[in-house]
Amino acid sequence: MRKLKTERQPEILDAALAIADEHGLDALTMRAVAERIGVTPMAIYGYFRNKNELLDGLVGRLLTSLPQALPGESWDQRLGAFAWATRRLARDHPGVFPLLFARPSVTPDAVAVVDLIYQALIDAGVPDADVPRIERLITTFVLGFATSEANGRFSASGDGIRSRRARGDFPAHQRLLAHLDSPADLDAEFAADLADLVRIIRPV
Amino acid sequence: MRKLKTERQPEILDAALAIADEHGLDALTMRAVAERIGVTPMAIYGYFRNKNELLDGLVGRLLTSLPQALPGESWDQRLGAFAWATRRLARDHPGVFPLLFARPSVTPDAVAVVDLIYQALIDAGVPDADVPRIERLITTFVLGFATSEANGRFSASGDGIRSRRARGDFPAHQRLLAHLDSPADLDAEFAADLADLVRIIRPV
DNA sequence: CCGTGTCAGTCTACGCTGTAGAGCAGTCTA
DNA sequence: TAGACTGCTCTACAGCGTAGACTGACACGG
Repeated sequence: MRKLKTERQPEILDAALAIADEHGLDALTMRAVAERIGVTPMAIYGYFRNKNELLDGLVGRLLTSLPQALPGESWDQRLGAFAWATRRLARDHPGVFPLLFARPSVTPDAVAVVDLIYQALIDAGVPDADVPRIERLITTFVLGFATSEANGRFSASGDGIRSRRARGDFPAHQRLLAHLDSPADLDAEFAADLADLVRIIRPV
Repeated sequence: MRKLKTERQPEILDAALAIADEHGLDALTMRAVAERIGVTPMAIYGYFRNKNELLDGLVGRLLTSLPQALPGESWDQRLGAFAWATRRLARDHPGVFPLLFARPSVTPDAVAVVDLIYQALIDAGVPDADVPRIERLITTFVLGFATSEANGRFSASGDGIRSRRARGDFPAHQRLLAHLDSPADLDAEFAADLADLVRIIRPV
């Protein structure tokens, strides 16, 4: 089988995504996917060359579910829409989302997303030569924030420290004790971060 | 064996890190680590409860190798030192580095790094209430940038597009063609990004 | 009507993984 | 000298991704 079949690819990806959402990335095995769609494991290899390519397909699927640009919107509205949609994606699929960081994809879907951001930056008046860098800066932050949230990097960290006896060694923590509860309102934090980033863009 | 032995832990982590650096994260198996230090695989379980905890130990090891603050430096020097050291870490250990995103750690080492950044932000005049958020913003970006680099998310993406016939569908790419070579000088880009971020901090 | 080709899916098996559980030689202490 | 403890080994198992051979259903040309 040189060429791959495509008809049931979406069905397979649906099953894979559901498994990862329900039981975590570790539970995403070829056998589990196969069982879910009612075939034997080897049947999947007619649609994806191996598990890695199935995972690639999965990130492609995530990317397509990002919104297209609506023509009437201003550049900062479009940028915001991308950012919030990305973050929602991470919350909906915390198991799979971190793969976006690991598997750079150059599928048309991925390029379309980048193009959307390029256009927003151009409309914002960013000089052409700076646009690709600023795009990388923004997507890196947005992806990083969403991934951190999905992986619990934010929620777990602050809590322990105040109870820890060793906090004498950490003077800045000591001083900031009042502000150290793990951030209850990540929505507000994300919004504030985006506002700060937009301030980078505006006057460039 | 309830309590874990500690004496050979560093030796084991050294071996694990070397394997990951030389042959990638996939090659980092208990058997490979064991063989490298000349024991059987099960001997490792006297030092780490399981592979996951060994990986946790590995990220702890990365964190300790970050530089401590030098007293004489200004806040932006300290911030820059952290950022560049983090990025160097990712370049030196591209296989392991992404684990920093996946495994939030609250070891004293991790807290020490955060404390260093807190202190720099305080010295920069950031209001106490904003310090934790800005710290998360900065580390998220720095970690994200370094991870992207380690995973090749930056280098692979730009190249194909100009040769792709479909670029008509991507007007912004079309317009930016001249600036779309995959960024040759990531050093300069990282420096520019840091400068932009510092501009967020300064007037807050 | 009969071969024959194509194709989707199955079956079996292999090497590799993490790790549980039992055992074993050497050293320290009573 | 007996016994406990310690650091390690040995064996074994279930589960993983996947190669290779196979099967049964359908379509089609003679």
